[in-house]
Amino acid sequence: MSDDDETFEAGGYTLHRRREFVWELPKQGDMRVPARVLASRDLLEAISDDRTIEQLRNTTHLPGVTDYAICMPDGHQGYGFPVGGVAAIDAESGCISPGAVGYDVNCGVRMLTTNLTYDDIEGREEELTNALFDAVPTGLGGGGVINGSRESIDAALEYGVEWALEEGWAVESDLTHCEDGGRRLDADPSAVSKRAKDRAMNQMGSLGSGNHFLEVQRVTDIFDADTAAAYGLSEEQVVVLIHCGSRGLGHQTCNDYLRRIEEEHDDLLAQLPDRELAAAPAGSDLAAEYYGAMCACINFAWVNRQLIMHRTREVFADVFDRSWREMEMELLYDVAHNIAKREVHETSAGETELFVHRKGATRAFPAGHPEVPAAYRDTGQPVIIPGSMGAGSYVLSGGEQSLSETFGSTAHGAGRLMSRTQAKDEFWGGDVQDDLRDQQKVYVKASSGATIAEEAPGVYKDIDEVVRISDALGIGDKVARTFPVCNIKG
DNA sequence: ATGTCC
Repeated sequence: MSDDDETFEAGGYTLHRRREFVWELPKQGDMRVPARVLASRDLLEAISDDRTIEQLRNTTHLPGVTDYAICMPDGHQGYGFPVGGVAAIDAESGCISPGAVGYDVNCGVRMLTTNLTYDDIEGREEELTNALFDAVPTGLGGGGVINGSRESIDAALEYGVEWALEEGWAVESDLTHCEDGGRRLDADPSAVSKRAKDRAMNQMGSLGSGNHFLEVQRVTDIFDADTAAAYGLSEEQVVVLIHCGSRGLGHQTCNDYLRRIEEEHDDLLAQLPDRELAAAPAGSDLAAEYYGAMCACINFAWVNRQLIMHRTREVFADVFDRSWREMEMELLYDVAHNIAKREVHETSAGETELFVHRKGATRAFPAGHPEVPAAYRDTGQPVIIPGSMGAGSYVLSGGEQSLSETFGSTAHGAGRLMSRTQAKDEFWGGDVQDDLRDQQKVYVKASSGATIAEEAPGVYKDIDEVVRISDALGIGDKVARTFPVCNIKG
C-alpha cells in the first residue's frame, strides 16, 4: 500500500483513511471533535469539489457535539450543514440547530406493500400513472387531499397519525408501522407560527416539488430472504414509495426559528464559523420552543404522507376494482430523513442524552432496540433508501454496527451529483421522460417538465455504491431492491 | 426543500 492509499484530498482538506470506507478529518484548530466521512474513493471524488467537507468540519464547532460528526456516503452540501450529515449533540450542555435538521422538517419516505405482482400492472402503467397524478396533488403551492382548517391543522400538529386514524384516513397498523407510532409526543403546536399554519391550510396531503415523488415499483431483488419475508417483500411484488415532507409549514418554521435564534443567541452564533449553523443553547427557552415546533412539523409530515397513502389506496381500489384490503396494501414503514431527536446513546463519555441531528440521514436501529416497533423488533428497523427514477431504490434493515458507529443512522438516498440549474442545462424533461418509458418501461408524469430534468437519473450518484458502503459497514444491511414502474412528481 | 425574497 502506498502513501497515496492513506489520505484523500477533498475540498481543500486532507482526510485520513481509518479503515475501509471510514475517512477522518482529525480534530484541529477550533474543532471540538474529529469528523468522519463514510465513503468509497469514488464517492469522495463526488464531494471533493463542493463545500461538503468544509460544512462537515464546521459542524464540529457546535457546542456539545459528541465523539465525531459524520457524513454519510450520499452526502453533499446543504444549508450550513451537509445533507447526509449526522451530529449527536449533548441535550443538556450542547445546542440544537435548525440548519442541522433541514428546511424540510421530516422529509421522509414510506413504503406501501401490496399483493399485486408486476404482471398485474404491466400494460396498464399509463392508466395507473394518470389516475395517481389526478388524485394526488403535486407541485409548488396549494391543493391538498383534504381541506385544512385551523382546528385540523392544530390536531395534526399535536396528534400526528393518531388524528388521521380518528378522522378515518388511517388504520391502526399504519400507526404501529411508523416511527413513534406516527406521533411525536414532544410536539408543541403553540410554538408554530400562525404564518406557518396558514401555509399548511391548503397543503394537507400534497407531494410538493423538487425530489419528492410517488412511485409504483416492483421488487427486483431479494438479498436477505428471512428479513424480506418479515417485511412482507417478495420478488416481482408491486410496492409504492411516497417521498415528501412538511411542505410550506416546515419551511416556514425553520425560517422563523433561524431568524429568532440569530437574534436571541448572537453570542453563540459569534463562536460558529457559519451563520447558517445558528443554534439555540440546550436548556434555553428557544431551544425548547424550536424542539416543540420541529416535533409538531414532524407530526404534520407524517399526516401528509398518511393522507397521500390513503388516497393511493383509493386510486388502486378504483383502477383494479378491488378493495385495498383485498390487495393487502399495508404500510411497511415510514422513515424520517430530516429530524433531530432526543435519544440516549453510549458515547465516549458514557450513556448520554443527545439531540441526534439527522439531516438527509435515516435512523437505522438494529434488532432488539426497544424503540424499534414490535413488528420489526427481531429483524431491525426497515430503512428505505430511494434512488433515482432510472435506478430504483433499496430496503435495508438497521445494522448491528449502527449504534456504535453512527448513533444509529445510515444514508438516505443517492445524493445529487449536480445542482438543479446544471441539471436543466444538461437535460430536457421531455427527453428524459421519453427515454425512461422507451428504454426502461418507467412511466413518469410531472406538473413541470423542468422538475423531470432536475430529477433526471443522471443527476444522481450511484445508489448501488451508497448502499454497498452502508452494508459493508454494518450500519444498514441490504434486504431488497426495487425498480420504478410509474412515477408522479411536482 | 420552498407562495425559489417580506
